[in-house]
Amino acid sequence: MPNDTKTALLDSAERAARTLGFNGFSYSDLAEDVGIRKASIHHHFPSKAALSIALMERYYQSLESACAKIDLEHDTGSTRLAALINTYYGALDDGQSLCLCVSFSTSTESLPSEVIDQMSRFRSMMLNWLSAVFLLGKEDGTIENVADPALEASATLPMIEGAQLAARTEKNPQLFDSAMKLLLSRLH
Amino acid sequence: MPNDTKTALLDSAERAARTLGFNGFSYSDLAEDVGIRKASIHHHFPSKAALSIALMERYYQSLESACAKIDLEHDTGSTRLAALINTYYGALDDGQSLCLCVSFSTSTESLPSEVIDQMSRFRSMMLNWLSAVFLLGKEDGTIENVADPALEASATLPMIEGAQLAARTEKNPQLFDSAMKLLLSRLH
DNA sequence: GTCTATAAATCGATAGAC
DNA sequence: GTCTATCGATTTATAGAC
Repeated sequence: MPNDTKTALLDSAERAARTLGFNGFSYSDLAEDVGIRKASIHHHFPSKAALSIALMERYYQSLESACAKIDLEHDTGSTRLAALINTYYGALDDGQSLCLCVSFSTSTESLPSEVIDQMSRFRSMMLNWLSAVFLLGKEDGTIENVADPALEASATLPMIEGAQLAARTEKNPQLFDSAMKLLLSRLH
Repeated sequence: MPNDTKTALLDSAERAARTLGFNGFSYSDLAEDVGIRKASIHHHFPSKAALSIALMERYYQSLESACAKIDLEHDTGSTRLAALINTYYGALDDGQSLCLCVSFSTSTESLPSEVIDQMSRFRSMMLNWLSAVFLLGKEDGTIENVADPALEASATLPMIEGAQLAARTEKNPQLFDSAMKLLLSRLH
């Protein structure tokens, strides 16, 4: 690791962004958390816009890896879908945190257009992955009542994201569980 | 009555909050929009926290009325559900705006706890209304495949909210439509 | 009720020493 | 790479005249 400080800044910023939103933390907060002075942050990330791009880039790759890992560890449609839902449940962190994409969605006006594009690509990737999972579940019979896998994906991703947002608002992960119950009841 | 300054401030603040988020507008912006000086706003709303409470209070009543109006104008489960989806589609304003509750969900850290409680009550009201609609649709046969109305409601509200958020992020109302397609295909 | 004027704090960002 | 010091802009909020 040639630059440990940079990684520490990304970690701190991601944690802050996912719990408080992109406008909910400052360079001052990061500095205190990481243990350097705030002016020093500009050496690693010249602007907060540059930091947001780096955060989203890393997050994209992280979720892409997570989906690939799910594919390796599970070989049915239902178990893969359940694993993804579990990933989002974990990201909730007991009702305090959001997926970075959902969190950034709430501050679009403060983000550079490049990040908006990154978020669009992120959601496309997730939709493609979900479509493949629903298709597999339809073919292997582990997901009930799948007519159109792409339509299922288009409905499922916003539901997961919306449920996460609602659960975080009330700091109650139970809200996420209730929202997932109907979908989970279709898995075998 | 529409020339009332307090109402004009609420209108301006609601528009700004739903497009830019609660932290996306300032008293300075409101002042310019309404045509008074920013210090004068404090006479109507002593703090931004007080303004947020008034906004959410008005929004709760507005949606409660909208649901009651839907009940009056439509008498089947499917037409009532379609009318609510249409209401949220309209609130999207071509991909630029959000339901106030979703918008506020994205700035929870900046809001007084009273507003968090108001949002909780708002979502409870919507869940109750949706449950009743799914129950009616199950009984009158206009919504396909309803096993548990409360579970359907718990999944549907976050889906609508999440779809609105995604569509606003990419400024593309088509994303909202795609997310609703599966649910709409169950209506008769 | 609205105004001018200003306080007090915080923000992202820059310059330049070491 | 990190530091001190500071800038300029913006924020919510207050005091007091009219």
